Amino acid sequence: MKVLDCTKCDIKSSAAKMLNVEELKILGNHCSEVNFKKGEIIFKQNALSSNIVYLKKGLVKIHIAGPSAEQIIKISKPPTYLGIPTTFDEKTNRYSATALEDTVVCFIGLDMFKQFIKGNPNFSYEIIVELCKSELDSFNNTVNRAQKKIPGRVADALLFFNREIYESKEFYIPLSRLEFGNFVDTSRESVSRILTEFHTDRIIQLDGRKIEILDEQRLEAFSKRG
DNA sequence: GCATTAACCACAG
DNA sequence: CTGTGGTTAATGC
Repeated sequence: MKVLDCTKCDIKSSAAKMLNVEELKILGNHCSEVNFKKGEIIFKQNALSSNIVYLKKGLVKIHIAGPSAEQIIKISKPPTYLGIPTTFDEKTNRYSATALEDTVVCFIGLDMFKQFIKGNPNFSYEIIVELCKSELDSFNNTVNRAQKKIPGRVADALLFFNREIYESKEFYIPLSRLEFGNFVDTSRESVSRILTEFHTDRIIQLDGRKIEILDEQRLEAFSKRG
């Protein structure tokens, strides 16, 4: 296995920035970098999990196979950890992660990661900050998913891609209509309908998966109104 | 009762 | 895989 030099990594997590050179060398010795092509599974629900997974480049969906359908919990962009809640105290993964674009990931040895948590308060602090943000997002998502109607949820998703992921009014949805439905808790048909509605109302320009947001205010209105 | 919302089904690109 | 149309069930006014 190629030994990684984490001291030279310029895509460090905010936690890894708190490590000194010695610690970064240790990290490199317990870490392997892996490339995934679009569509490849990075780790799978119910499989044994023995690594912390750090997303370095690309885009990933976190999803769970529910009783009746697949549900996309969230879409993560780098830099972020993917497998903390599923790895720390659980033997198996409680969710899957799949690459939506060509993606680069670091698998980090769990034992060593725990040592950093216990030994370096600044490192731990940054990890906690990330976990807190993630939990807050999750709380908000729970409320939004339960209380907003479909147009509001679709608007939310479009604004999410616009602001959080691509930082551009123009982007390609990295999901099929079915996946989009799984992401906003609805059927692929409803997603299609709402998107074409937004298109005919000139709120967005729509061409397959290509989106251009024309009227952010009205999208925002749908999002707020629910 | 009537309108709205959204799911499910079927069929055509 | 995607878009559309018909049908149906639940909910609100």
